[in-house]
Amino acid sequence: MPELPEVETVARELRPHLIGRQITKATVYWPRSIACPSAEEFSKLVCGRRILNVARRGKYLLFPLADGWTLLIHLRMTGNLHVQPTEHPLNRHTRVILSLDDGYTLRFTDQRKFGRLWLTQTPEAIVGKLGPEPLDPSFTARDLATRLWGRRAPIKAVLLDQRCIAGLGNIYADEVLFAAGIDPRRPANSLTDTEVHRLHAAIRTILAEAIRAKGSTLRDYRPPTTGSGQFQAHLQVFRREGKPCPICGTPVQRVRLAQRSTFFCPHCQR
DNA sequence: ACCACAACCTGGCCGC
DNA sequence: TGCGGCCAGGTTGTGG
Repeated sequence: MPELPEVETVARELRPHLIGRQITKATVYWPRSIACPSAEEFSKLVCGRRILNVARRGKYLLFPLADGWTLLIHLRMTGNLHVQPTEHPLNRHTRVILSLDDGYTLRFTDQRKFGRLWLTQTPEAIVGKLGPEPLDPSFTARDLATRLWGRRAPIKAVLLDQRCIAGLGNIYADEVLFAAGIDPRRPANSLTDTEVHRLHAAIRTILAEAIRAKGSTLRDYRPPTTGSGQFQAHLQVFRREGKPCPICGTPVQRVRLAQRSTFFCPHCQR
């Protein structure tokens, strides 16, 4: 599922269930879901520690634990997290279960097994490479301009680069470029000042609206608990090839860019 | 610094 | 019904 709005939604929904809980047991069904340390070390180290907070940075979830440890989770394409009672039946794609001290469990499911968990004392080593949080007030249009400067790659490819800005993925990159009226194939360094300002505004507006709608729900695979997002109803171009542009009626076009399907209006996006 | 491509995985869908 | 090919909201590593 997850780009910034979806990960933010997961964090918000998990927070009240997890803050203050102690982890009593870890069960790893797919050891490679644990990126670091080994699955055995992970289980040993995570047990007995209390969850102090639930936070998000880019598309990462951060769970600061007692004693300076942090649990980090990246959902990648199909990862999901649910809080369920201990006796709740196992989902077929369950990869890791953390038992809590209140009779509930935090379950990580992941059909495609791309998602990863880390247990670390230095989370900055992982999330420190990320670009700025687009919704942070300190992220300005000037900041964006600096980051685009000197980059000749297509603007869409640069928006997907997490070191440039953290949190945009394929859906929201397309939607943001549509809202800003910018052709996704344009070299990033060819954007005018006005366009960078429009892009900056679009990034913030679209992400904020998507969070308000609790993100987008696109594929049918989506276990319950996490209330389904509603932003898919607001998508203007993403996966709408051939359908009329909501502004001018021109059929939405699809191209391959940075190895990803890219949707845009050839008339409104110049 | 950039691009293309493969790899990591599972499963749905489409056409034959 | 079966099979091959293509697609999927992400990231990393390789080689050119």
